[in-house]
Amino acid sequence: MKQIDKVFKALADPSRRALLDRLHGKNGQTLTDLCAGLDMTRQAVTQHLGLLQEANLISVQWQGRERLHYFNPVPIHDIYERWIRKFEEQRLAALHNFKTKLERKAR
Amino acid sequence: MKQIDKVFKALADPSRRALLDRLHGKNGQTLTDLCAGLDMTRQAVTQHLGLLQEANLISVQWQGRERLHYFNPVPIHDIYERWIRKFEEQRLAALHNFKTKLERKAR
DNA sequence: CTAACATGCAAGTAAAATATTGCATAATAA
DNA sequence: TTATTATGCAATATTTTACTTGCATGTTAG
Repeated sequence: MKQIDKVFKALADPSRRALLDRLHGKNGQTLTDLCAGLDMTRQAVTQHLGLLQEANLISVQWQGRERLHYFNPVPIHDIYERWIRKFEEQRLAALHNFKTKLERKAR
Repeated sequence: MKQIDKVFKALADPSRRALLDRLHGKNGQTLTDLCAGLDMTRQAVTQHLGLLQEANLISVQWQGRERLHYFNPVPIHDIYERWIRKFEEQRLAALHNFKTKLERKAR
């Protein structure tokens, strides 16, 4: 699977986005930390984290018996640059057009 | 399902992103237009378009027996504003930090 | 040393997403 | 008017995703 596809797939699930949000709030959390408060088993969380890692959205580091998770913003930047941005530009162009028309009418 | 979830889900599939790309290239295409060249049945495409419409990423207008499809950039802008942007900001901050360190070293 | 803790691995199940098949209907071109 | 075209609807098959259960292993605290 293409890298960009992995990222979009990884972001498709609300639980996974929530995990990224949590890491964004506090980086370097353990698996147990990340499980806290979530309504699913540790194994389910592990699998979500596995997908995030596959998509390179997080990286992992062992410390004794604990596994620390770190957020990586690069893939999100990539999908923005390579896919989202062009649509934003169209949108901004449309908005600009709209404003220009309003201004013309105002005269 | 929350609107933002629908958008992320809709974007998760490469075929659907391809459909959006095609509409971005040329707006107002019919179902038959959009099917051309894709390796799936018309009905599969219809279902993809249905999901895109659910997510408000496209709107549809009938003209005689043809159904015309129009791209709507707003939901993409929304997920950017409401979810992606904060990660971009972190990334930019990190980049800025890195540059500052480099500059200090250079002295 | 031993108990509690943090985690892994693998098989199985449930649910959702994706795609197909078959038939129906309305619009248009000939 | 009739054939062709553009589409819809619904049931079903297929594939993928999400989650669970059960057991195993290495680490650390007491």
